[in-house]
Amino acid sequence: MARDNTNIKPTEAELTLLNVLWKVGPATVRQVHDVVSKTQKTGYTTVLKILQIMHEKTLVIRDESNRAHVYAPSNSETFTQSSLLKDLATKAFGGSTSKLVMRALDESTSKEEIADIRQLLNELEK
Amino acid sequence: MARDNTNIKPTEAELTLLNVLWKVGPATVRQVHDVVSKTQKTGYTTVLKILQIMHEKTLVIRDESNRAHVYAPSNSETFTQSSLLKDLATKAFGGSTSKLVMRALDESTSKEEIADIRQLLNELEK
DNA sequence: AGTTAAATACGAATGTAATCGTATCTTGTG
DNA sequence: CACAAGATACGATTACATTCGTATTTAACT
Repeated sequence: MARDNTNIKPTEAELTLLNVLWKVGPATVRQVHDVVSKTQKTGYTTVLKILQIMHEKTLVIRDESNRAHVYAPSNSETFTQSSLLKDLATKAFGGSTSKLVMRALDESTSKEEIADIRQLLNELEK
Repeated sequence: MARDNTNIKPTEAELTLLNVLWKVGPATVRQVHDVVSKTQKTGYTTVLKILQIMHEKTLVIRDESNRAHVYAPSNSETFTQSSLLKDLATKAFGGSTSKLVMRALDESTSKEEIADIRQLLNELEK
């Protein structure tokens, strides 16, 4: 039996690198490091190591056909976001997604955001 | 200057214990352990130790006037939920709460939940 | 083929979270 | 007042995440 890799929760450092890969697409260690080093003081080999660990966990796939391996996320950003939300709903909202949603909304929510959410609710009801 | 304790993110084990305290109210180590041991195989001294650490971090307050100390959450469930959501929005949704909300909603959302959310949106717009 | 630049692989060190065994303390009760 | 039950305190261990230095490998270019 193959291991089920679709439910692994990325750690914080892993999520940082996934965000880069989702944004820029498949990338080498150097490319990923260039991006993250703009906002963090993270060493090159640290990024390399974390990507290697993510590969072991199958959080990313990698293309080894060139000398510089090219990494890409195994799961979409959307899928991962949903997983993280489900996890948080379970751990902090008694499993209730609607409670989570209602807690997320407050006076800081703009009119435009409210309109967007309303539209989504309309579509969901169809 | 007093340390700002309001923005500390509880760990997973800590959140489990906070959930008990929010549900049953101020409680002793034994009471908390009785609850968590129904669903987990966690030792008594483990619960004790974590509550002690939470007290150091000021995630909980404790009443030491009796032999069995009584622990209570420092922050409300609502406040903590909001903090956790804000953290997740930052790390996985580019800081956008509305994106988070829209991702949380899907075909599994019931009619009743949709109605509840609509009502909240109406109130927010006032 | 040798040199070198740049990549990966490896392993150790550090930090934090979680677990629990054992020691110590407290207090009600015989 | 001694003692037993049950509580806290403490320290060690384990597990996992993070970091990075150093060794090794690769391949392009003289």
